[in-house]
Amino acid sequence: MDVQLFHTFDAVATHGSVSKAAAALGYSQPAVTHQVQRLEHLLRARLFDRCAGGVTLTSAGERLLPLARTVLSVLGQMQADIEPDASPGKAGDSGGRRSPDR
Amino acid sequence: MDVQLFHTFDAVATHGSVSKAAAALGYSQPAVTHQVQRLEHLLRARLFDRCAGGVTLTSAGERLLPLARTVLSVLGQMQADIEPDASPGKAGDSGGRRSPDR
DNA sequence: TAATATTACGCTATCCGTAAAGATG
DNA sequence: CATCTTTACGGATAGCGTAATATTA
Repeated sequence: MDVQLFHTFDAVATHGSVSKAAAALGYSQPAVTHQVQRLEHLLRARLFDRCAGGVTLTSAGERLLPLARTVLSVLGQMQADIEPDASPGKAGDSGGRRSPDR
Repeated sequence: MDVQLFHTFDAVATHGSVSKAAAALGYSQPAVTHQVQRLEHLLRARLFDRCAGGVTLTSAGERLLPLARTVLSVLGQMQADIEPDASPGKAGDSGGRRSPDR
């Protein structure tokens, strides 16, 4: 289970639309659809009701949302707690090059 | 970033050994080594000190461990909160409109 | 020497993007 | 009819396992 699924789920829930979330995340619409389907399959629960003009959270989706955001929050805290040790001022590697942690 | 990396990190930290963790998780030793390296690269921090007879947590690893376990805990809670809706097998639907199984 | 961790290499599976189809107001 | 979501398909990337190498008590 990739954490990106939670990012995508959060974006879709926030925007109420797959296409808007895709644009915001920099993914194509089908990629977002697949990620949502993948998460739904992993949790064995339908998270959105598909409507023509967008999507709406199901009750399971509404229960999931705060938990997903908690996970994302802890992940951000993780980066903050680790980084001080990661760069102790030594001339280690890249001087400014930062690869996306995905 | 797959959450499996946190499971593996937790197992290696708990067992103090890559091979023990691999056996416990059902992975090969190289797979666990790669997962740890991947996590270290993603966080840009060394998490273990490699010794001949095993591995020991660095200070960064010690700081990461509780956060990783928090993530895993929330993930478990997630399953518990979702499952009641996934297969309720009940009749009295409380207002929720459920589209017919496609 | 024995046990442990790491690196090399090939294969499989997963995932994304483009293109086409279905559904709804 | 216009917009949005979903499915199909092809290519690229990532991850695991087996095998081989290095290091240390």
